[in-house]
Amino acid sequence: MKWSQCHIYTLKEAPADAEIISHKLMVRGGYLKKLAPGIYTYSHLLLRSLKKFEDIIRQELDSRGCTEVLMPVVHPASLWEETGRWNEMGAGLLKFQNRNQHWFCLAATHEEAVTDYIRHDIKSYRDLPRNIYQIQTKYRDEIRPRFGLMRGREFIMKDAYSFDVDHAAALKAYDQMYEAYKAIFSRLGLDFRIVQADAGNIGGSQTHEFQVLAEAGEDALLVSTDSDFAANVEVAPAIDPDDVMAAKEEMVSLEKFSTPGLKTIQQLMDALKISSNSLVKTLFFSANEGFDSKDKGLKPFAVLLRGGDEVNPVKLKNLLGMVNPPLMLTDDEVKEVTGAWPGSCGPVGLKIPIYLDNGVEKLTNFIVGANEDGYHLKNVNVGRDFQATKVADLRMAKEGDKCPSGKGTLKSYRGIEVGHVFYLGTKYSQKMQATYLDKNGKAQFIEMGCYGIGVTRTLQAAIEQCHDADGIIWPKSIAPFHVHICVLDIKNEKVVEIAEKLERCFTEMRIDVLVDDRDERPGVKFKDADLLGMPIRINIGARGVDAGEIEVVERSGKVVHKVAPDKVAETVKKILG
RNA sequence: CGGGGAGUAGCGCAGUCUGGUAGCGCAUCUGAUUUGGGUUCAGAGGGUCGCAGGUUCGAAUCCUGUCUCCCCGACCA
Repeated sequence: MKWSQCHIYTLKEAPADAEIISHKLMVRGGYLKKLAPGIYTYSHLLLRSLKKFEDIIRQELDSRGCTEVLMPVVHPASLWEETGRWNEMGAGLLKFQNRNQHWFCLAATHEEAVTDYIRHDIKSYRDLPRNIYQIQTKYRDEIRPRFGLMRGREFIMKDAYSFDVDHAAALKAYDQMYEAYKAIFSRLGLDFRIVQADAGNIGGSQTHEFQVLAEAGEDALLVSTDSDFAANVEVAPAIDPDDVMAAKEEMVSLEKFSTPGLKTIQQLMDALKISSNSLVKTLFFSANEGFDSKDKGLKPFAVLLRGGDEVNPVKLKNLLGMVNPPLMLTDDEVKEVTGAWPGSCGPVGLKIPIYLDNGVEKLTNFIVGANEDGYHLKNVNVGRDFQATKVADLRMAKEGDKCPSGKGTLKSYRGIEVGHVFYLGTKYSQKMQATYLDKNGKAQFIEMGCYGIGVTRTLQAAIEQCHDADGIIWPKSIAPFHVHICVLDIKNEKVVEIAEKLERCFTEMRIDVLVDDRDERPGVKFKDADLLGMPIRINIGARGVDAGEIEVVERSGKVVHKVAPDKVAETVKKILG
């Protein structure tokens, strides 16, 4: 394809609203254009990458017996009311009314739609298993879209849903998709990790995330140095390194002391010359969403952590069996519950449930707020001075913690979540009455799993991982074009003739080729070629043609091969593998 | 929703404090020049300064209101 027909416009400067490198490069290369926050037009170049990625997905899924369909983007409210998610999903679901004042939403996901689709057809165990997928635009009304395609409101997703007769069969389907995803992301050539994760409000029990490693990633990961263990920090168990284990001391008597103006852990550490492990902080949350201090039905509770630890809201949520993580109380609400402002609060004398992080359990004679402004208590001990409602692992695991496998320690990474596999069980089939008759003629709920790949997000993750100072370096498998021909002397007939011959040759070989046929100086073309990032660049200019050699340049590492015109195709084929 | 920042030409920005005919770079168009890493020169076109009120002889600039965008947080299968 000729550049002049392709509607490609590059920018020297990145737009001011792009923050991370992949977003900047995509905008500079003209791959992406914003229409509204989180809503983008994908240019022809990006569309080519999208299609290639989609084809990789199709190949891997089709070969594993999955079936592609295409479901609606607009769903009636009644469908989502069946599972209760019309309300549960909150504002993330974009809702609107049609001309008859009937409510609809834009599909944020398709568990309901696909379950509705199959429940009318699947009647017998003989109809199972099934695995149905689609590649389609999703809409989620994200509170804050950011970083281009990393977190868009409108984006393309591959979502698959498995239907099986029982738990064992469903786990087999899960494992199969796990392997499929591994194959898909491996074919892209990306550095990724498969991590344990929280199931979130989609429900279900077993789940893994596929994370492309990148500093700009939104997720924090902990990966073992010496075992296969890898987890999203949201669910990683926190196990102290050996040297943190404090020796138990004899309990001594409780004592109140004055700490005027000392509110933060850091201030107390500095003023009292003690370590964070002598301090215990008390955080306050509400188990009710929309906590209102005037509402008598509120259920505030306290969480105790060592001074150096951070609370893990997902662990709290799971401990309490909540749908969403609990909300922190405001300062005013804390004052109302404890009688003191945050910074002077503690567990002694509180009449609300107290959840204790298991790190605190090891401590003796520690310091907490006295629930009286400007005072703290020292020599506080669990059991003697206050009772814990429950002891659990409620803190964030961190780098250096012991690996739960027992081997090695945890190292932290940032990741971009590009894929997610869930075992759902019968959560949706029960609510939507999706059943089949087993061999005994008895109705059973269908076991489900769901599996997503963020298609557009993956492309950006690839760029985030594959670029250099000059621009994008596309993995060969998803590059918009394999070859980028720079015609350096567009007015030289011999040069143009060779370029066109090569273009025809590549087209016959099914190698995608972009020909920069603009009347521009070589420097401009080189800069643009580096920016756009095709794996191979071919320079055809009068100088080379006269010398009987043409430059074939590998984008990655800028390796230059000088070859005779009739050897160019062969060389390219070799490089592409 | 809380905190911060910003709306001036397609893109990147200055001008606003201290009111006085709207500027620069890139891009675009014309003509020369140059021709293997974003040539150089000359010229041209393009903006109701986010929007609405107000103050003033006069507002991009001051006042009031409002909308939008970006960043951090909360949120997020």
